[in-house]
Amino acid sequence: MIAINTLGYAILSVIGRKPCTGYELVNYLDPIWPAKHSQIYPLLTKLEDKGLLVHEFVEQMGRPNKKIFSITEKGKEALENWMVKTPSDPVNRDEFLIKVYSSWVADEEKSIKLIHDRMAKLEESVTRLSGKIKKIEETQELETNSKNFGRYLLFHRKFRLAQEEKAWCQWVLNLLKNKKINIPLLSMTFAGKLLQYGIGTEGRFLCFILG
Amino acid sequence: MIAINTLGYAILSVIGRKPCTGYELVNYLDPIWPAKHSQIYPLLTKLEDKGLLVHEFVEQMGRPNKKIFSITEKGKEALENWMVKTPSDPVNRDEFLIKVYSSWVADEEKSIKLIHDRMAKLEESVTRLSGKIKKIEETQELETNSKNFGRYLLFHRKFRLAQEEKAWCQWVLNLLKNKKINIPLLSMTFAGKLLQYGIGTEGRFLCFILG
DNA sequence: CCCGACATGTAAGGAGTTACATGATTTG
DNA sequence: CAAATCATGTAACTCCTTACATGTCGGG
Repeated sequence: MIAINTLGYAILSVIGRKPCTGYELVNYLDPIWPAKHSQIYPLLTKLEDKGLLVHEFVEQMGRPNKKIFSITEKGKEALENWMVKTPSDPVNRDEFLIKVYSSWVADEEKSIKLIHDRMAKLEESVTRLSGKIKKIEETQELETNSKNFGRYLLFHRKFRLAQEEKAWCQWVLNLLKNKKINIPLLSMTFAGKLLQYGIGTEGRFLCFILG
Repeated sequence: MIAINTLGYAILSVIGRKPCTGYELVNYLDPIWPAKHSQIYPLLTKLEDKGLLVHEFVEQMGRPNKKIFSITEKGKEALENWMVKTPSDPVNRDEFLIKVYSSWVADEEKSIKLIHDRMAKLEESVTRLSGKIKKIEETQELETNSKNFGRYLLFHRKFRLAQEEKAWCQWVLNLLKNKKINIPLLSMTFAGKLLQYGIGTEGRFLCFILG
């Protein structure tokens, strides 16, 4: 009995929520454990061999045939057993961080562009996420034990973290442009706008409206 | 001329900031691109072969001899050229996310524990980071072009994101315990405390003091 | 007419982890 | 007396990405 890996559990979790094809898994896995199809297909076979999944073959016309995978009782048990173990530490790999760290090699203008571009991307993802959240809130049942609940929580999490990183970006831009809050007192988000209050370098009380 | 990978640039960046040994790199790389020594040592050799690094051999008594690596002009140029290219998208792999997503398999009690444990870890890292930030602010030169600046920015970023995730955890716990803010209006951090304001399920205005 | 969506797979290679190997010194 | 710190390296493995392979349909 060889142990299954994290991606395997991610697959069990997604399929357990709702049966789907390997093709669909690529998208569904994205918010929790991104993977390419070349990694997914062989693993599906392996999970089925272990009796954690089963598939139904669906012949289609005009488009390729497909396999719809569902979780088995055994699969559910495996997931449940894994679920209660302490998760291993997260690994975040982000080239952006290295580039921020490397700001000493480039001139200020380039650092500003780096942060600016990041902010633009975050802005995009904030918009996309708030749309998704609204959609879930409007159309789906959201009891704490529903199958949509976990998904909903994760979108919220991503949204909040993106907002917060945006605020950080703005803080960095202010530092780089020397409009500096020296003693930060209060940072808050109100109606989608980010606000920062504090005492500036020159001693005056400052407020930045961000985002 | 074979391209060097992201870890390679991370190494150049760290060594460029301050010459160091492979052993020290393991710790210094951690905030930007974590790697094990088994990956670092061979890459250092490769980077030196390419003329991007040089090392000075230091014989020691009572402890193993060491190699202190420094960046070369060529290395600095390589880093600078890479620095201005758009960074690739971040990859976050976090088992915790799969477990949150899987909350439908376990009972509520287990979900609460999952979030609780995460919060405790975040609390720890918030404390650790605020200590580090204070230390940098007290002892180091922090001009925007100094070599400490990027490092300082990243600690701030991590601190803010940890704080925000903590607040999210608290929001989830409130949902799970049915003390629910239905319409979130305002979330802010003040003097290290996290505050959430909004309209509760029962229509009353609520304020949660978190952290 | 090209591109993206749908749909499944394999092969090769690069990136990252775990384990093997060695050994003195300090700290609890 | 055990564990952590310092210090460097290799070998074997798993994980992940990129590329190869195939084919239909619909939209711009």
